[in-house]
Parts: sequence; C-alpha cells; structure tokens
Amino acid sequence: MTTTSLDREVERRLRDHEVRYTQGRRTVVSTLAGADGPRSAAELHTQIGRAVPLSSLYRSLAVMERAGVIVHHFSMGGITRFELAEWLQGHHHHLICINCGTVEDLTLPQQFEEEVQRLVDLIGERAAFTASDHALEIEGRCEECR
Amino acid sequence: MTTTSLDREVERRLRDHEVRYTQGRRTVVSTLAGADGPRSAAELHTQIGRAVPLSSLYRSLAVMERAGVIVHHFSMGGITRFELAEWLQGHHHHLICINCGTVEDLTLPQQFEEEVQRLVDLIGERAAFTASDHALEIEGRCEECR
DNA sequence: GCGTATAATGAGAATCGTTCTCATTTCCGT
DNA sequence: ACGGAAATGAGAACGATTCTCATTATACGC
Repeated sequence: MTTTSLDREVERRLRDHEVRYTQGRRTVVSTLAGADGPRSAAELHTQIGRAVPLSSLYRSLAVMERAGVIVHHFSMGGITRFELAEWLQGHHHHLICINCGTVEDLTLPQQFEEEVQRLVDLIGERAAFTASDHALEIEGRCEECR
Repeated sequence: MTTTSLDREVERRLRDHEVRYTQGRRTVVSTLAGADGPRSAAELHTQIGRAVPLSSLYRSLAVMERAGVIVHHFSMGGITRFELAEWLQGHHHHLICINCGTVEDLTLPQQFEEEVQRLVDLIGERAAFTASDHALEIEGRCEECR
C-alpha cells in the first residue's frame, strides 16, 4: 500500500469515528508504516522526537486504536508495542528475539497461512472458545543477536 | 506428571542451580501446577495469601525462571503471567480472551502440533532468524465473556 | 548436633511504563 | 469570524515490578 493511499484510508476511517487526523497523528502513522515490526511508545518517541510529546503519543495511539487503525501487543519487559491494523498492512506473524526483544513482522507463504487458519478454525469448533484472531509467535535470535 | 514427581524434578533442577526449594517456592510451584493457564504475580498472591509476600513472590519467580523451572509471557494490561516450563508441563498454546484477559492453555492434537512445528522449521530455514520456540496465540472470547 | 557461609525473606522505597488531569490551543462546520 | 468539540502539552498520578537492606532460614562440613 502506498503511503498516500494508506493516508487516505486512515483519514477516512478516522473521520468515520469522528477522530481528527492531525499532523502529529500523521507522523505516528507514517512512522509505523515505515517500521518492519511493532514499535513501543518509547521507540516511536525517540524516532519522532519532540514533535509529538509522550503523553500525546500515548493518547493518539489509544484513540487510533479505538478507531481500528492501530493494534498493540504486549512484549518483553512489560512494554507495549504498536503497529498498523491488519486491514492496513496485511495479516502477518511475529519473530521475537529472546535476546534483545525486537519484534519483526513475518508474512507466511499463502499455503502455510491457509494451514494455520485451518488449525485455528478447527480449534474454534471447540465449544468453549470463540476465536477471532490468531498469531504465530516465533521466538529465537535475530540476526544481530545470533 | 504427579505433584510429587514434579516436586522431585523441580527440586533437582533447582539444586543444580544452587537455588533452594523453600516452603514458599513449593507453594508457588504447586499453585502454578494446579492452574489451567499462566498466572500473574497478583493472581498468585491473591490465591496464596500472605504466606508469600509480593516482593518474595516476584523474587522467587525470577530465580526459578533463571533455573529454567518457570517461564513468563507478557499479556493484556502490561501484566506478566507465569507458568511452569514446558519440560514440566508439556508443550502447549494459548487461548487469550480479548475481553477479560485470561489466558487458557491449549494442547493441540499431535497431528496439528506436527504441522505447526513443520511451519516453524520451514521458517527457521530463512537465514535471518534462528527459531528456538513458538506459540500459537489465539485470541477470542472465553466461555464467560461470550 | 553446631557453627558458619550463603541464600532467602519481608517491608518499604524506588523505578519505569503508562494513564490521567486540566488549562490552553487547534480544528471544523456553520 | 464564531462556537463547540477534539487535541495538545506538561506534569502529576498510578500500578506493576524491581531494588535495598537488615533479619532469618537453610545446607554443609566438622
């Protein structure tokens, strides 16, 4: 998805939720769009700089998450990492480095993805749980921590 | 695994790491052994009561994790949940309730597990990442939050 | 059994990521 | 331009977790 069409998609979704797509939020979205995995508030703040103070950053992330633009995961060290929702950046899984904690996106070949989905569907047939989403979290060591 | 043989296994592993298996730690291990999913420090403390104060609880969990007896995951609300390591309680996946945040263990039928493992192995052949573990995290609604 | 070294304990302070508060500013439709 | 709603920014507050340190329990050699 090109940056401009992504921007249009986000803008529309936010407007539908009566949420303004301000300059700060555009910066956050484009930073996330340029990342190759989920980012913590601190990481985003470091990269973005004082243009978006931490309190605004957290608030914008929360607001955009409520509007379905952003999604978060809880990862190492009790920190929360954010990324664009799947309808914006596609379904994917995560490679988690057990050493440095970075998380990298992983898109499975379609055939594998179908198998994972089939497993989740089968599990969904268990009466006690209604599956709505899934993620294959693979732990190991990233290139730098090898 | 029966509680007594589990106790023996834990005792041996802790001794190998020069870690004492005290009464408080026995309580923590048996509480985790009786749980059907990972538990947070707060949940354990509520269940165990004042026999093991929070600071000791956290310390014991950390020490036993270093010895390979316990493992933790980060889940909703920035809280950490602990469970016995897989060599003590077997490989499994997690059903995560997106509403109340509880996490339930899920053991896949062997055939499915083999498929997941095969996917992970194939991914491991990608040069840039050395997979050591994996977990299929399935989000949805638990029985109570249906 | 006894003494000693070492690990564990417990209470509270400190830390750190995250959320909240509130006064001020910006945005958008009219 | 105007008025109301939403966003901002700085700092305080919060809550889970970790640290500190004086005290106590444990294991091991004698």
